[in-house]
Amino acid sequence: MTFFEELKWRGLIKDMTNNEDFEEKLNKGGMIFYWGTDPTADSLHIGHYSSLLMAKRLMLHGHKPILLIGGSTGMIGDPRPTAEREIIDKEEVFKNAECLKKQVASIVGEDVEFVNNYDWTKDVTFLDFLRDIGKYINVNYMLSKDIIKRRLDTGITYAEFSYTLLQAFDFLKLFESKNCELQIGGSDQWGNLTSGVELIGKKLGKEAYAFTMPLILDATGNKFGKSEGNALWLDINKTSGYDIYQYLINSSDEKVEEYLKVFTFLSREEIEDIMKKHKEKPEDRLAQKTLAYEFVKDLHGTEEADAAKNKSEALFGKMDTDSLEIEEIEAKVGSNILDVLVSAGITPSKSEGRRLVTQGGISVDSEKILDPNFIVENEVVVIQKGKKVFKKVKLTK
RNA sequence: GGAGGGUUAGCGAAGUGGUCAAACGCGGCAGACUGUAAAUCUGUUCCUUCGGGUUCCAUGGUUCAAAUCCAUGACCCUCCA
Repeated sequence: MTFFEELKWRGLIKDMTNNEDFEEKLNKGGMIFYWGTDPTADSLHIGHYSSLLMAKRLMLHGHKPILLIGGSTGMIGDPRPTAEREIIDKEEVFKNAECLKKQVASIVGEDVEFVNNYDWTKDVTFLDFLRDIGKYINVNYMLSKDIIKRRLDTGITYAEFSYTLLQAFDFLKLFESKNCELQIGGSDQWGNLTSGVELIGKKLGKEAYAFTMPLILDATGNKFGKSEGNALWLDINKTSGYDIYQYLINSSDEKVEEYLKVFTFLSREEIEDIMKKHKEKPEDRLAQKTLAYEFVKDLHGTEEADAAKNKSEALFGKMDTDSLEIEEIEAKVGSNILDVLVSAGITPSKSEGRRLVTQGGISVDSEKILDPNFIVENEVVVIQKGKKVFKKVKLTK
């Protein structure tokens, strides 16, 4: 199986430019490629992870990565299908950019070259931009992009409309200055990638390459990686290894094979073997367990993966709560259960706590609590919400 | 520049003076069933000291009573020029 065939098999290529020698060059290695991300938050979330992994895969195959941080594009905002984006502060953009840089380096390795498109766009005048870039791209071409088309009846500002030009400009710059021939991105970026290829073709008469990865969805068709309505972050201080492990171990049978292919470096033989065993005895959840472990291992290291696995097995297997870290909370010994729930961050309000208690969703030290007036007497208690959320808390004396 | 339409809970969307803490769908959470899966069924989904309190773009006003009427402003859409 060639490298290209492997990527296909993993389902990692959605759209690609139609170059004759692309497959060959990809297999050969040695291309300089880039992918970009706009610093709209101070951490990447799990949705970005498949791009990071793709970069890693390409690196392992001998291609050279550049990560572009969208200092300027981040200030404009990539058009979303539904509505205009909020504009972000300049300072915030720069602060986020620094965080992302560190994070990517820690995940993909130190061999990544970082560039910020702010560096080459900040001094370009509007007039120059129109002459040097605007002259090469036809508005009809831009209007035919899916993302723009969809926004035409709900409205799109000139700024967001121009976003794709900025990104095309980036590709052109990197192509010229760093001989970067390939851009990768999520499938929602397809329009922006092709703008760059178009611009390079028209302005320089040269051929550039691009491909996108499919958007990963969960079983219900939503964007992959939202847990309890919150994004799962790649920053361990924002989302623990255990939380990611739990999210993945809950993957549905129909999705788990896809996730193994996309999110792990296990070989085709290994994955096929796991799936075979899994299908024989699905209730063992071998595929989910492997996925969760591999994912956390690649992201945070073996130690963290082991810890997450042990914690998960302890809680769901033997109901052994020793592995839980104790969290000190403000509520005092002798407080009402509702205050403890809010204080421990298990429920956002007492009303919600009351509802949960009355519905039988809360246990304290493995005993179901049904009375919202329940008083917590012990100093250290394990509180369980539903089946999957556990917290061991220490109350104030 | 002219004419018209819109802004309602996380999202979509009803509601056009009191019966509105606001229908319905999605999403979320919990319960049952299970394999920590999916599907299905049930409950729930602003806060609360359970008396009540604070909401329907913003600010004023009319009224015993406003998401609903009026004024001004902000933002958005459609058509015409």
